[in-house]
Amino acid sequence: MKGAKIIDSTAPSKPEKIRRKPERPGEILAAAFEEFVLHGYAATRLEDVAARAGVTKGTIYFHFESKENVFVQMVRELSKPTLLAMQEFLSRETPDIVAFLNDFVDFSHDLVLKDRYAREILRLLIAEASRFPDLVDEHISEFLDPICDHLQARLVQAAKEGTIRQSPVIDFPDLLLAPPLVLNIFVLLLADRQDAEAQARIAAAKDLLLNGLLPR
Amino acid sequence: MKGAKIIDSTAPSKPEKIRRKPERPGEILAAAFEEFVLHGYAATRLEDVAARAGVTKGTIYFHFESKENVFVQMVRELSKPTLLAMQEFLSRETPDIVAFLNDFVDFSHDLVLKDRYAREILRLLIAEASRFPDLVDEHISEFLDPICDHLQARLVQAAKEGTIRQSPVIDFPDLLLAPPLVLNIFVLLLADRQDAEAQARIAAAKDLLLNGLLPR
Amino acid sequence: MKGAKIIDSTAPSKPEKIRRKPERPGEILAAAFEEFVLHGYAATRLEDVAARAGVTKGTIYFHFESKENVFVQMVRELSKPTLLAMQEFLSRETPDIVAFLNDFVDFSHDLVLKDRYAREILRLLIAEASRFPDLVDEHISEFLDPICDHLQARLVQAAKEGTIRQSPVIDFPDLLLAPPLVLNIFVLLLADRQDAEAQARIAAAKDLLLNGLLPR
Amino acid sequence: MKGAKIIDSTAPSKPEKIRRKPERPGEILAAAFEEFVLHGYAATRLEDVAARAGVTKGTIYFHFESKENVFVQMVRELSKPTLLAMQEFLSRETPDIVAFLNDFVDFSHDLVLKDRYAREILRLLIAEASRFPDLVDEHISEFLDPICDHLQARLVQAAKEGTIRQSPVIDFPDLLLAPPLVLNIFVLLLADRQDAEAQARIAAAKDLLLNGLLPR
DNA sequence: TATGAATGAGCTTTCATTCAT
DNA sequence: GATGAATGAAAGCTCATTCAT
Repeated sequence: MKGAKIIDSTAPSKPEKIRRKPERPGEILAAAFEEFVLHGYAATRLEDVAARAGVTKGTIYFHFESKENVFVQMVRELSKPTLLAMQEFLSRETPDIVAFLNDFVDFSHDLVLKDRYAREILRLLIAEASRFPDLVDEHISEFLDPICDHLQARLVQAAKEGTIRQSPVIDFPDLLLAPPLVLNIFVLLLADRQDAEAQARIAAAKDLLLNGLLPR
Repeated sequence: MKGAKIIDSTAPSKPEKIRRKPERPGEILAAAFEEFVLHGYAATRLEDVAARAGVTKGTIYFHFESKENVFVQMVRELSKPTLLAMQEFLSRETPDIVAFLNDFVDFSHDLVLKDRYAREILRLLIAEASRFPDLVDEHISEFLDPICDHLQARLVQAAKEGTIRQSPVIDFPDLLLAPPLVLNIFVLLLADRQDAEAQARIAAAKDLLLNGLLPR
Repeated sequence: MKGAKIIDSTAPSKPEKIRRKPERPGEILAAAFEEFVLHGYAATRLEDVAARAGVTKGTIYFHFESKENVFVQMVRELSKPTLLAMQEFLSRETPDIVAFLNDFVDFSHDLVLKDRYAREILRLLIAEASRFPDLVDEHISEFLDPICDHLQARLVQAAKEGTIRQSPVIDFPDLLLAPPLVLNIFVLLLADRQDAEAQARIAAAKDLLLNGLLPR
Repeated sequence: MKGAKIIDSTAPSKPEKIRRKPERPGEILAAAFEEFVLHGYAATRLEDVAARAGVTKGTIYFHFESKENVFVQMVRELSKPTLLAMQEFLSRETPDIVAFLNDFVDFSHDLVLKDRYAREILRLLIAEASRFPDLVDEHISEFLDPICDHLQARLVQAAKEGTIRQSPVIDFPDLLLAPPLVLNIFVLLLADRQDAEAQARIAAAKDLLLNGLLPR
């Protein structure tokens, strides 16, 4: 019901408490993201992070215990919105498998194109995998595994219903991630020179996924 | 006259004076690769590279002008074998498009699985794209573009012959690189914990590519 | 009102909390002077400067941006007292030209004999002129030019009054600097083995300046 | 007797041996002079000296035992022509004291203006006095002392004859070196921006020396 | 004679980290 | 909470010197 909006309009009543700066840690993490993306973990100077956040180095050490900790918390914090968006997508009810797959291709490409955080955090994880192996594992089990599990469940169900072929792809649902991943890597390598033909690309990915190359 | 060979055969009397160590630069680059892969560009110490190569820091600076130069030359040098292998693959004559596509899926996955250099250089390029943008561009035009051009030419030709569908994928041949790229990223993120089911994955990729998910 | 002093006398009640070490930069510059004098710019190690100042290398870089900057600021800072002394001398009113010239010879020789800073900074400027050309120019316009201008004005005036000859020296007032400069160079070359006959030398310089060698 | 020249004409018989490059050491010293003048002792790289001389670093070590040795021999070698010129000047017979003094002022200023070696070696000695104290002493006893001794002898003699005053300057003959020294220092500090009014300056120096400032 | 390769000590500079205020 | 000052352990790079050829 659209009446809910009325309730939302009352929301501002609560935040009235003039909390001045309890967002400090958040601002630091946002600044850290920019610097880490720009220079990588090792070449990023906490002093630059501090300057960007409008504080001094000492302040960072008041909120975080070390540079590594800043990195880890930054990745965790800035991944949350993406994680929530993905969970929201997966929780949608889309009974028709073809519609679902089309939506999935749209959603995953959209994520790559519009969510700079998601895009760049992939770069950071690839780059720093050997320094932060646990962080990588954490991300795989939080992001990748749920998606693959969900995809696989849908594919198994659809195959049982006969709405898709009994394809070996069912055992490797991550192959459905391949097209958006290619796009992600391209954008990372090309320094954000965005693909102008994004929509055509997405359509091509959908077509390939559903129909393959061979004549029917 | 072949009699000259007799004289030549006495040549070995001049002992081992045949160049002592003109392989130094190569050994340094090989050592540099290992260290850069292990720690990334910024966190790699040239002293460690030197130690691994069995020389001292000064020697590196005798052969290379800076750390950046070591990195760039390392990437160029260690990419050569992969480039040659790829060129050799593309020059093979495989008239049948289905056979060609199957071969391509095999070849590209094989590259990822067996060529550690190729795999890790992708990591380094993703990680250091903003520090070495020209190197990235160089790689794209040397590796990616020729492959895509070749793939596109084959797809166009096959579509004309009717051996494949008139698919929109023809405009985005890089989508054929998606499966091996996913594999590459996985291997990078999982710290070389190899996929035990590689062959099944390759088969799945082939099936998806040719047939898509929908029932025929 | 002089009563204010009574109030000031109560000031010490605010204990020692008045700045702990805001003299750090000054101490570093003093230490730098000693080391630069001892070894020259290039051969001076910032580590030695730090040790002499009782701090660590890092502290120097907290206060100064580079070794060159330390040198430049050191020269500027340690020249100030000499500059002030010179300005004070030039501002004295000594109407009689002979008395003035005698005072000038005394003053300039005294500077060389007693002001080690002035003496050694000349060495540093001569030695590093090609590395710090701007610093040299700065010194010439701050030290040399004002003196020469002042001397010339006095000589012109005295010649007009007939108290000195209409000498061509009036066009080259820097010639009056020659005797103390010779002394300065000697002291620099002889490693501070001071001239025991300094007073006789000064008298000789005065006599030569006023009377020349020819019989009257 | 000019007949001696006949004997000299036979001299060429000996140098016929095709000594190709026994000037190597000399070329190295000439190159070293330029580099030392440009950067000072410590900041001069033997590699640059070698490059300028058209040889490699190793060659320098074949002819000289160390960098310090190159410096010392360079100073000695490039001082020789100046020393000879000075000795030649002092050996001239100029009975008239006024003519002699005029000649001396001319000669000494000429040296400074025309002999870049002499000019710059003074800079090097001032700059490196504490690293090469013996070299400085050597120069003082070879250059300065003979000049001063000669000047003093002439002044004593002239005073005895009454051709000059019984001036206290007789005890400090080095004061006669003051004017050319000022010029030398100026040229060193001003990076060879030569004094356009050199002749007027020299005339002024002569006038001051002979007549002083006071009216006669 | 001359050189190119190699060395290694040492230098300037950087920066994560600490801590008194 | 926040800061400025200080630290000290590197790290990149340099260069006098050596030496086999």
